[in-house]
Amino acid sequence: MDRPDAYPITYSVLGLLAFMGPMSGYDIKQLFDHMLSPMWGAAHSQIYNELRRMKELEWVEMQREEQENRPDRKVYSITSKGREALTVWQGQPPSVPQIRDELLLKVMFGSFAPPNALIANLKTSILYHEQRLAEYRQNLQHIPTQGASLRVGSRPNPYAVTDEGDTFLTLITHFAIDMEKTYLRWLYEILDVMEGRRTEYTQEERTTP
Amino acid sequence: MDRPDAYPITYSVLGLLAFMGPMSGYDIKQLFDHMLSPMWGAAHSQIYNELRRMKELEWVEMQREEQENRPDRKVYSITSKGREALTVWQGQPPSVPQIRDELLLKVMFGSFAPPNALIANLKTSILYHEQRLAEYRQNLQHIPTQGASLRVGSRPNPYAVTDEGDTFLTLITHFAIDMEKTYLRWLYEILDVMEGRRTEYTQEERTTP
DNA sequence: TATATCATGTAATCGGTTACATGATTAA
DNA sequence: TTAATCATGTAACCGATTACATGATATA
Repeated sequence: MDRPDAYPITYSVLGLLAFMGPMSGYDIKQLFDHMLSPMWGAAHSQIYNELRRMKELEWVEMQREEQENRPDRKVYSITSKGREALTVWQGQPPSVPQIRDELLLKVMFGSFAPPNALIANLKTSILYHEQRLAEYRQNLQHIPTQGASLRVGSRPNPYAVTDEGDTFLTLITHFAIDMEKTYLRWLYEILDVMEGRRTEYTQEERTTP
Repeated sequence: MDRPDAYPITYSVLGLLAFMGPMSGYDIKQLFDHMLSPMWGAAHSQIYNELRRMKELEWVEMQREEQENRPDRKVYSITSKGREALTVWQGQPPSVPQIRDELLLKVMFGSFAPPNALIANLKTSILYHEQRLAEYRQNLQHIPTQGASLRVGSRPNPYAVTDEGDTFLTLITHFAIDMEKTYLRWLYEILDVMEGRRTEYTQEERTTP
């Protein structure tokens, strides 16, 4: 079997170029950290790799912007070939989602932890997820409100319509917020249990989901 | 900076050996797929790698069980050095959790999808997560009910106590169930939106989390 | 008859992370 | 004065996936 020449990370970068317009690798990295963090992560080195890969595939083209006192900006934009590739990708079934969460492993094997280690790790994790939640809530405020209505379904052409894109961004942000809330609720409950205050999560599934 | 000689995947395998007792690589793979799937995934080839790595570190030892007509079982068990490593690991802060979910990317860039592609992908995803949810609910039934009480906090020794381990397993399983429920609720809502029935997720955050 | 289970491993490849490298500007 | 921001890239390494390899037994 031949290996594909593009992967989810490739389409992430391509999608951002289609969604937000021409950008430099540096700009893409910023967007990754702020917009795509609930979906996919990437180091800047990998983003530059994907840009090179896609340039060879002619999915993107590059314009050099000269600057003084710092490296030239290389501004990438999506080509028609690139848009085609995005559409083809959308027609393929999604791969199985990956979870790699070390905190969960540490809870799972919590019976091998020194007395206060687990509590400390839970607190670290709570801080992290509270920050995430706050960021996502802030992001919600910064999404343009183009009428705020949902007009999907009868679409004249398959390419980006601005307010439609914003709808999807809003949906994703709500997803991220919902997941962080659920995660945090669970973290606080364990912390309570570990600190010996309450007894929650008995054998039956709880009634309040 | 020196690289560590163990990673979360290493401790996953080590933790399973501590938690469940001596096992073969094959057994470990089964447990990975059924117990650890909400936390970390691994191919069987990687598990065999980690076992070799840990044998060199003397964190595990191996007993060969001869069999007829099929390869010998190699049964691994954790050593005291291994238990020490587990405890040290528990004292270190957890790494940042990774999310790699292609479905979310496809929703994010949904404005570049052919008319029915996104709906098809949402349905695929719903099937997948419904299966997961069903499995996790079944898992809950199979966790022993050693008194079903939570006795954490005043622990006489830092090593595994059976019913305590079961408590952590129950906690993790509840986590997985809660997350799948939240995920599914969101998937069904988007599907509704995409099929043009309802209008949900407006600019304000919903009151029902 | 064909697939699934049991049982182990190697080889190849690539995705992804970390570290190295440079250097000016601006804000705390 | 220290750190952050802007801006790009390379090098090394390893975690993780996929494919290759073998072969008996039991079940649909």
